[in-house]
Amino acid sequence: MARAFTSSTRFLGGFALGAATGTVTCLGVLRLTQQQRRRRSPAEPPETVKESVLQEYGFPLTGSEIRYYANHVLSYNQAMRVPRWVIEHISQDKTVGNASREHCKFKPDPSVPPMFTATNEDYLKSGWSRGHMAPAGDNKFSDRAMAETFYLSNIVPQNHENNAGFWNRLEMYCRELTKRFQDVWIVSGPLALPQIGEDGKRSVIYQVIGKHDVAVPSHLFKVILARRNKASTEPLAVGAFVVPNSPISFSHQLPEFQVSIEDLEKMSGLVFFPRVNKTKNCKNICEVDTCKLVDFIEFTQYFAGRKMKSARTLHRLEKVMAEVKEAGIQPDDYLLDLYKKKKEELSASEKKMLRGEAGG
DNA sequence: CGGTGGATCGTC
DNA sequence: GACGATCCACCG
Repeated sequence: MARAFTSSTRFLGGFALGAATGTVTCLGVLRLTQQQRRRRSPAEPPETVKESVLQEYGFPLTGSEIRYYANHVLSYNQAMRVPRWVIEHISQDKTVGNASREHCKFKPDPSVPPMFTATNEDYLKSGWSRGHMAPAGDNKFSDRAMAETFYLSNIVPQNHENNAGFWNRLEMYCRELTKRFQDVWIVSGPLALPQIGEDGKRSVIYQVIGKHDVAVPSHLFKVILARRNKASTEPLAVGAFVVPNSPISFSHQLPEFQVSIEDLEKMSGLVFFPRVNKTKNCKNICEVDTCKLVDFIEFTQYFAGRKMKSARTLHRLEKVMAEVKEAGIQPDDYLLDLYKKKKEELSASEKKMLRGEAGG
């Protein structure tokens, strides 16, 4: 017990010296304690732990190895049936193209062992939606890349209003960054953070859903790293954000959810972009860029436009327009023009239908 | 963009 | 009659 305590305090001490040298320090400590043990108990066999009988039948497997997909990479948490982290790289060309969600389906990741995978049934009628970590919309350039984001290894149980609202707007901001930065790297993932109970004690408690006990995160994180261009000597722009897994209204601004990378690393147990010197070669993304999400008017108008484009009936078209006005928003010229053109188109096709001709 | 759920139809 | 896949309508 005493030795274990010594060892662990030495480890923590070494870790505190800095993440960049953590691995080296850790190995140094290990070597030291083994030498100490040999000196103290010469009767013990001289093999290292690794060479000993302990490893004869193998060490436990975690399944947390790195998994590669067309445009994202992740580490999976077999106990929680959600990813630990998902990393992606986006650029302007990746966010445009014809790949569509329409023919995509959520499904278990074929590379995850069935006993550790989540299924659609776990999410259905659970009260939680299936939230992408690497978003589908970042992969318009490739059917395969988009389809792979629908593997449940890239999905966490997410509050639906959060997913469609604030988180969606955060993803849109990330795509918007590719207009001003050539390369953007994004790490996303779930967090189960301690909460203060009625007795004042801090505990990590999380709901599990479905027969596979998929863990519902209390928060989600996103780390953004943006590079102006490959040749630039400008510091990299970085930002880390922790967002509660619950509805977040338009009155909240993105910087309210910013945390230091170091704090997020402590919360998550992850070290982000380990090959970047975050203290020297980086600037806060909210100082270099806007960190401004689209507001209510932009958001409502943008999606009303998309709905109008996909409207199949006059009734639907009118309803979309009515919703915009009901929200107190004056439709801009683009939306009015879209409405007018769509109305003509649908009027014509509905008249045809009445005459018994084929629609179209 | 981000999602959900119901109706329908073929299959075993 | 239970199921899975597909299409369609809908919501924020």
